[in-house]
Amino acid sequence: MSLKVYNTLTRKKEEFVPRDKGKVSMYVCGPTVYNYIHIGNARCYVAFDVIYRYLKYRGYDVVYVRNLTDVDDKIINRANKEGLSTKEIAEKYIEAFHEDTKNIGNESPQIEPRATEHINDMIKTIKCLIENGFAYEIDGDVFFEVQKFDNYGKLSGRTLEEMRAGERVDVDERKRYPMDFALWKSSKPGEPSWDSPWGKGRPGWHIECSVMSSKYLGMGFDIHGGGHDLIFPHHENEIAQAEASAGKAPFVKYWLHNGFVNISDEKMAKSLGNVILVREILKEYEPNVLRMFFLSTHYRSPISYSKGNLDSVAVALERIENTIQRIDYLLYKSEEIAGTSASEIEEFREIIEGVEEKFIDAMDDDFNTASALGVIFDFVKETNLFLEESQKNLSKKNRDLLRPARDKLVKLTGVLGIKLREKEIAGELPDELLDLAKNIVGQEFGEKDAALSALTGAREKAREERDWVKADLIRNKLASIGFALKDTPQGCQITFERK
RNA sequence: GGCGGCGUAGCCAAGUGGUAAGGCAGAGGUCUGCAAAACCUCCAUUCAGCGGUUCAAAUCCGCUCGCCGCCUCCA
Repeated sequence: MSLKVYNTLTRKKEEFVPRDKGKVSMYVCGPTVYNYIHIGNARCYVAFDVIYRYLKYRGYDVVYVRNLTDVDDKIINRANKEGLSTKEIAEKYIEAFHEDTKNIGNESPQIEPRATEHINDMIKTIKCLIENGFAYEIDGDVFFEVQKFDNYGKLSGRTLEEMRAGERVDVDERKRYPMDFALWKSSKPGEPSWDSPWGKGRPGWHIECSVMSSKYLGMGFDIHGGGHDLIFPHHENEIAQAEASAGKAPFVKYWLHNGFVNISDEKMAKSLGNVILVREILKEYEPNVLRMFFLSTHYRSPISYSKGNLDSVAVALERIENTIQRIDYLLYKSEEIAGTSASEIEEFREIIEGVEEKFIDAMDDDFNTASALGVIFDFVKETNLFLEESQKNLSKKNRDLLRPARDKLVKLTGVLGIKLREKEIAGELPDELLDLAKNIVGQEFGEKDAALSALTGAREKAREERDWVKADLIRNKLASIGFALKDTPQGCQITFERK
């Protein structure tokens, strides 16, 4: 059993063998910070967050690098529009980016290099490319000469002739070949610029990623990821720059690309103006819902955004949380009685022991989170069946299995970055409990726990006496301060959510 | 025009040679003073269509239809 990943470079699933045994180096193309991120961006960051988490779970020591593009035409435009400096724009949207990615439950990469802090490294690489005959300067601009690089097109699977066939843009007449791309751009007055051997200017977009990734991870690092649209020209150009300047290959072992988020069967893109911002979605849905929505489809396939799809995911997520909650409640509340038959105990024990292997099988197959979620839901179903049985016959043996079943669920969802809500009573209870208990039970309580017990006790008593008015009053009052009471065969189940 | 991908139930979706995972919705049931849940069971003889290869095809091959992406900044 081994991890297989789909490599865009070879168009095949390959066994994952890292450069250094036990260690993984990965680089993901981060945002150009000129706006808030949308859920298309978020899908990419969630996909690679899960890959990062899973690699760690599989025992690898992972170094995760994700860049911040903080110099670019779009940032300059935005700065003019908002009346801020480019630096201020970058800072503003870097902060927003960090907020958003944290809010959707992503871990931070270990290293987040910024383009503007690596200008000298880029200049050095560009100089090297000129010396090696892969680049040329014209009037303060430097271009990469694609015809000099034999393998140009190997990632996107097309030849130079094929690329030219569909030319849709006006080509800079000064370039030796239409596909040549900018390594260094001379700056206009008022634009951010740095001194260079070619005069004042700034780096082209592609050079930062090859320079910063190989600086922190070295040549031949393991995983380079990003959105599907970056295959050409961005990643194609990165390969050309890196391999031409280093004089060796490969630049990257495995190229991974995620599919797009579509809206009404059309891709979501800033250029199309149909974007939905992460911060907008999070006003309506909890982060887990967005995350599970992404994970319900394989990361390479396109995914269709709609509220209906998010809603059905939200219900599915509750299914897992309910199971956790039922286990907690049963373990917390119920006395042990009789016992479930030995065969059922044994059967469930085997299910618990086998679930993680199934989960790994799914995830090892190119991070198939959709399949992995299927494994988790199967397990939820089996656990629910065992819970039904345990509610009738809770023995020590049942208890001893419910705890690991719960742990397994939390662990496996955790690998996917889903943090299950703890809805059991926990933390600080509201002060209103004391007043409420005083009014209804007619007694002063020093402890809020005691006040809550008294209230629920009073309600139980009222129910026994068939005093429905009083019982409902207590339930409604408690509901108004955040407690949800559900009557179950085992008694009244209480959950509390702070308002 | 070139290159690549996709089409599985009402919806979302996994499955790339061995006889259709999972979720949502729907139907039935259990529980229940009420309420709100929750849980269980059922739900595709069939994988866009047509042909072919094979003992065996959603999976491989060919053709047809439909949709999408990349070739320009984009995750």
